[in-house]
Amino acid sequence: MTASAARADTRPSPRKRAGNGAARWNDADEIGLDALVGHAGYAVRRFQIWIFQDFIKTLGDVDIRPTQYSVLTVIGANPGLSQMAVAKRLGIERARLVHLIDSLEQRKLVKRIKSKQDRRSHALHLTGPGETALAKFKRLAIEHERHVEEKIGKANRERLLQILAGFT
Amino acid sequence: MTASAARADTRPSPRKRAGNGAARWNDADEIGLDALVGHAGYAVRRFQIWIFQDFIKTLGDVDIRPTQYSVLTVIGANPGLSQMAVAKRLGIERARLVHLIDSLEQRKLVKRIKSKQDRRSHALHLTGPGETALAKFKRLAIEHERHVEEKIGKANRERLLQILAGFT
DNA sequence: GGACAATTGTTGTCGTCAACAACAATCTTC
DNA sequence: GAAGATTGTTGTTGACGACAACAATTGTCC
Repeated sequence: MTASAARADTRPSPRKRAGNGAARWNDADEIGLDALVGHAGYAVRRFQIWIFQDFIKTLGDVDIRPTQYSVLTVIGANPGLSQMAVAKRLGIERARLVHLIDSLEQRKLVKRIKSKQDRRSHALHLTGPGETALAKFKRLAIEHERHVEEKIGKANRERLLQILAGFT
Repeated sequence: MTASAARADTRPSPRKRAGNGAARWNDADEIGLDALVGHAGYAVRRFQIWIFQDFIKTLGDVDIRPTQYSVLTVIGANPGLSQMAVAKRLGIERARLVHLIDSLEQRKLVKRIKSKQDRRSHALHLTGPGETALAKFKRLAIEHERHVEEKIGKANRERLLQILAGFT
């Protein structure tokens, strides 16, 4: 009859309210998720939101967001990369990367150097201040990673990284 | 060699390029991520993008996105909920939920019923077609979940759900 | 050597999504 | 009954992914 019966999924009927229009149980905790538990995507989405919010908060004083951090670390580890190469490596659209680099360049953390080999492309480098700033960002990022450990446990975090290693 | 190794920050110098402007190694695979591996947030973000894209593709014929699916399942399992309750349960802003319900209501999958108890709120219910449609969506969602299994392995998926159970 | 295709950076648009702020209608509380 | 909180709604902002188009440049093919 109900949709839940169709799939024979979770639990014995969603305990219908007597009056049909009634919405008396506003206790947000007792609301069943039905088929939603057991969906990896839902859990991953919620976790990703939590982890990004913690990252943004932990790096709030230096005003660096996760995507900016990823761009800086890649450039820091591989100086001279083109925008195209960075975009491909991080799975970012090159159109989007333009604005990201613009922002980081305005903050004097990154500089574009016109390549001699290929005059279409720009070689990306950290500035002097950019390198010292990145070092600080990394310390804060490690602090953030400790928060993750506290949230899901050290062993679980290790296992998680292992499971998802193929996506990096 | 584990992620903990990332703790030893910037240090061993990122093998600087000789010519400064040079961007010769456009081979996107050989670009190191440095501190990025070992960051749970990065792996989770990439995985979440992959999993959502597969969900959207798998449920492409019925034109249902992950957020819509989550709203439908919660309403289906808990008929009569208010928008506020659904928003709280799913971690969606109530402002955003308005448009989601608008869309689902236009598609005749959900209906708002003015509550007698609290005339501010609307009790949310699936329509008849909505229930049969949701049953189909769930079958497709299970197919999507099989794709996840094929991607990371059955055991890993189970472990993942277990690790992130606290976020549902 | 020259026409044609591909690549790089850039600009622009569109749609999704989270985060706020403000508002009218309605409930709750004192 | 007045003051404050809650619910649904509208609107704005900004980050983000997906596309499309374009100029400049490079690569390819005949």
